[in-house]
Amino acid sequence: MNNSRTTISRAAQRAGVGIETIRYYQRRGLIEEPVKPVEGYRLYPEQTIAQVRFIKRAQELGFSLKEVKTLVELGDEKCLETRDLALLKLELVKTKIRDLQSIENNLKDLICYCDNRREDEACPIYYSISQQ
Amino acid sequence: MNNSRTTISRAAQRAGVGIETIRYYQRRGLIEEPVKPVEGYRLYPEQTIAQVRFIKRAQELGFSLKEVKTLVELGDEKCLETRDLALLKLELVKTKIRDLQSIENNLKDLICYCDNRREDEACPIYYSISQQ
DNA sequence: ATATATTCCGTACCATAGTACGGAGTCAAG
DNA sequence: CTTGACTCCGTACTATGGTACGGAATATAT
Repeated sequence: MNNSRTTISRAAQRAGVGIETIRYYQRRGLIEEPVKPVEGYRLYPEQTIAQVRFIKRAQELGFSLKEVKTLVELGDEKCLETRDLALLKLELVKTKIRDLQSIENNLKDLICYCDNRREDEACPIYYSISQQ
Repeated sequence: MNNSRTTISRAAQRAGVGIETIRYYQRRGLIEEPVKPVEGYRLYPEQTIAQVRFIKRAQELGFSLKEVKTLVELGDEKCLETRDLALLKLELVKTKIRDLQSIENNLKDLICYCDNRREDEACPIYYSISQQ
């Protein structure tokens, strides 16, 4: 197959995702599906690759695909709304960090109890989770 | 209905979950389903309520239901294995915290760019996600 | 005895982010 | 002109942790 024609597999490859992921993004309305020639395969423009990469980077910032869609729709001109979305996400991320830190401390304590347990004692972790 | 007989709705209520959750845990093999009398409803022992609470507390520590099942199976005697599981979870939690902290910093930066943008500029967040 | 409430049970559905499958069409190379 | 690779398309399935539905069998209240 000709390397110059960007069919779905080449687009996926260049964007660093699977073919099915591209099709999935199309179904979710995140990227547009190129028109299918009456005979032949769909050809993907450079833009599609950029769009998929946009989605992946937004995901890395913690945005869900639904949120990414909003981000895409807001574009580069609705800056205040975009900022609001980022701020909301930041607050959620902060909350999640605090929750995880609390979990971290609890786990550390439990492990510590295990390390200090006497040979004949029952498991302090199991015991702790059982209580209250 | 008699308050002394612990049918599923009372068990759920006392454990602080929905009826369907109890049934779901039974299906997943996390708790046992009491025998059904030929005529009448199943009655739940005190143990069931304790077991459901155990599950909920383990979930709060970040364990999935699958892991909770292992935890239950290990019981209070396989302390080393239980400790290993907690340690593994601790490491995952730590990693997740670091990932989220990185996301937090990125979001903070992006929001900051927005705050310093000139009226006529395009949205720095959109721009940043588009790049690279 | 009848009306209302619960239970039982299997199955379907929710969100999330994909992944897999199978048959038909199409393309490129030998 | 056939073979193998790729695309197209709808649908089904994965994991996670539940939630909802509907009809039949009970139980309780009046």
